[in-house]
Formats: sequence, structure tokens, C-alpha cells
Amino acid sequence: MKKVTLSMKQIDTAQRILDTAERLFAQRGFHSTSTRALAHEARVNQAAINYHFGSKENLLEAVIERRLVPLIKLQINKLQTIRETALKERRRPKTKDVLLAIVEPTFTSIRSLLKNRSFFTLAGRLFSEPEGAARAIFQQKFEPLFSLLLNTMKDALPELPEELLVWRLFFSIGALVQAMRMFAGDVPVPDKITLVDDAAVVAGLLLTFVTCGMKAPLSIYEDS
Amino acid sequence: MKKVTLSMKQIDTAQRILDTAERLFAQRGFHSTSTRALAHEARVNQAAINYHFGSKENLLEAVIERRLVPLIKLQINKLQTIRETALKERRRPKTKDVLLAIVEPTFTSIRSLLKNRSFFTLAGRLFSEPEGAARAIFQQKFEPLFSLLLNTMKDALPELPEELLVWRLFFSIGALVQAMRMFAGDVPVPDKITLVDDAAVVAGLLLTFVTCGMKAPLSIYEDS
DNA sequence: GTCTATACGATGATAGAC
DNA sequence: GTCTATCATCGTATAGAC
Repeated sequence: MKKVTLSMKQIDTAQRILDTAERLFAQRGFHSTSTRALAHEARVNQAAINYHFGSKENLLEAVIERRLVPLIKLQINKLQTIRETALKERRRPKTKDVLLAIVEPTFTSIRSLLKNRSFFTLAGRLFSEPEGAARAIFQQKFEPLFSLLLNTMKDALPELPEELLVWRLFFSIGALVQAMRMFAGDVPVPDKITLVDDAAVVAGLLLTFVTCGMKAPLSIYEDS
Repeated sequence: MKKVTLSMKQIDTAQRILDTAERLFAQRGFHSTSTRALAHEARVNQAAINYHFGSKENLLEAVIERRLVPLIKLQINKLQTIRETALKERRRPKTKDVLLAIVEPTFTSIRSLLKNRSFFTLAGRLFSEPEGAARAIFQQKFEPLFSLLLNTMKDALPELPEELLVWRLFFSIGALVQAMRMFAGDVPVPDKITLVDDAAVVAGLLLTFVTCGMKAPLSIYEDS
């Protein structure tokens, strides 16, 4: 009984730290949130943060991982289904479907898990953090997804060289990150332009853009 | 003579701080670079940083501004030329040319100003950085360019709604930033894929991608 | 004006008592 | 596991030398 109580208490402490960190990091920013303020807000001792997560940087990783891992799993599952279905029906996967497997979960499934959209802002950090371990996390978690994505795209567009597909996939990811940040209201839009605020619509706009980009010919000679 | 000597010394000090900051911020990241280490590396006193730039954040702004302002001016000039030429010849600007006016200076003209690619790394990271003063800088400097870019694109693609153009332009910017970071070697590429290392080639790949994305129809119903 | 030496408050992290 | 006390380091401010 006592053991259970201690274990519960421990879990509860770590959980409160995680929840509070996600909220404060998103609201005030990572570097502007001190571990002292975080501990006070979460009603835990400051040292408990380091005890449970090792460091402030590791806490950030834990915050991001908690949301990102399920998302990536969902995307991988969708990609695998697309590959198997195409293989069974003896046809190529459709480029649009492949990209939809990445875009759609990002904008819909993840959203239900979050109370606010600030996590999108936080997630963008993964791509830009130069320092230390956050980088390794990104690489470690994304590599399997990207590998599968690249292979599926090779099936969809076999006439394009692999290196070109790599470049264009990264271009697409850049566009996706930007779309996430705009949807999160994190990008200031000039003048008096108001943008749609519907995840499905934004996902559709992005999907159209990246699908056309991926399927582009090797080089462009346009007349209009 | 004495004034000149003092002035030279001042410029030299501020210049060394700027150069060292650009290099260290890109290599180690902004927050991981202490003002003490920076001062030591630049062979200046630590307080000289605050004397010349006010604060560490202001120093970051100065680093960005030094590279960004000439680039943006060049892009604005190119866009204005495109608009005027199209107006004179009574035709629409070509979508590809409009995007080239953004992409080409980023990858070529600016490059000659840089000894290394540090600024690409720094700019790419800062663009995705949610916090801090760097945000305001980008916003302030980019707004005139984006406004002109949007108007020129409206001329090029008058059949598309303005809001759609805004979304797609931001998607394109996201792809551009990602391309910069990859060109700077700041993005880990999986497995044993080696990517081209020629600025003109990368610019061409990106241009094809974003041109097709911008010119995409309103929505996609693909069969392949 | 330009630069230096020094000091201050706050931060993230840690050691050891409980 | 949790706490208090303490540490090294951070960005910054200031007084004074040149």
C-alpha cells in the first residue's frame, strides 16, 4: 500500500511537471521559463525536475516526445497501409495519398490531443534546435518515418531520381512546418489579410501545393 | 590622426564581435554561446559587447541585419524590375520569374559575401525560432518584401484568390528556408544519400518545386 | 568616446540530509 | 524520492582608466 502510494505520487509529480512544462514552454517560451517558476507552478520541488528528467533540456524533449511519437506512429501506419494496398492491387501508390498520410495526421489527429495550438510552435523547435540532444531526438524519431516515406515515394514516382525525391520531400517538410506555424497563429500575416482557421482546409491547401511540387517535371520551362 | 586611429579601433572591435558572433551563433547556437566565450574568441573585453550592441539579443539582431538587409534590397529591386517590364510589355509577369527573384539572390548573390555558410545555418534556425527578438527582426524586414511579392504574384496568377496566394507563398518560404538549411549542411540526411553541393543546382530544384506548387489548381484530383 | 575591471542578481544543476 | 543548501555560470550594469 505504501509502495503504491509512493509510485502514484511519483507518477503524479512527473506528470504535473510535464503538463506544466508544455503549457509554460508554449506560452512563455523555453528559455524564458525558469525551472524555479515551473516548479512553483507545478507545485513540485525544483530539484524534482532534474531528478525525474535529468535536465531542463531533457524535459523539453520529454514534452515533445509525448506528443510526437504517437503522431509518427500514426503516419507510419498510414504509409504502410498505402504501400500494402498498392502492392496488392498491383499499381503505384498515388503521390497525393502518400503526402496525405503525412499531412492529415499532423493537422487533425494531433489537434484533439492538445488544448491549444501552442504545441505547433514548440514542435517547430525540433527542426531548428542546434544544440545537443534535441537534435538527436529529432533524427532518431523521424528517420524511420522519412525512410519509409522516401521508399513509398519512390514507388509513386519511379521516373524521378532518388536524390531529387529527397530534396523535394524536405521542401515539403519545410512547407508543412511553415503551415503548422501559420495555423498556430505563430506567423504574422501582413496587413489586413485574414486566413482560414480550419485545420482540414489548411491541410488541403498544403496537400495541393506539395503534391504539385513533388510531381513537377525535372526542370521547368514555362510560358505563363 | 588620433581620431582616425580611435575610429579604426572602434570599427575593428565591433567588426570582430560581429564576425565572431555570426560564426559562433551558427556553429553552437545562440543560447549555447556565452558572451564570455564570444569576447574571448573575438579578443575583446566582454563588456565591449554590451557597449557596442547593448545586449546579446541586440547583437543577434545586428548579425542578422548585416546580411539580410542587402539581400532583401536586391530581391525588392528584382521584383520591381519584373513588374515594370511586364507592365511595359503589357503582359503578366511569369510565376517562375517572380519566384526566381526571391530564390536566386538567396543562393547566389549573397553567397559571395560570405566566406562560409554560417549565415545560412543561422538564418534557417532563427526563422523557426519561436522566441525572442529575432522574430521581430524578420517580421519588420520581410514585410515590405512580402507585400511586393504578393502583389507581383497577384499579377502573375490573377485567377487565384489572394488568400490562397498568401498561403502558398508562405509554403514556398518554408521550402526555401529548409533548402537553405540543407545547403548549409544543417539538416541530417538519412543513410548514405549524398546531395548536390552546388548553389545554382539547389536553387533550380527549389524553383521548380515552388513554381509548380504556386501554379497548382485550386484543388487536386489526381489519377496517378 | 572607447574600452576595461569588477561586481551583482538570477539561472540550471548538484550533493547530501532526511 | 524529496528536500534544503550550495555551486558554477550566465547576461548585464557600472565605475573608472585611457
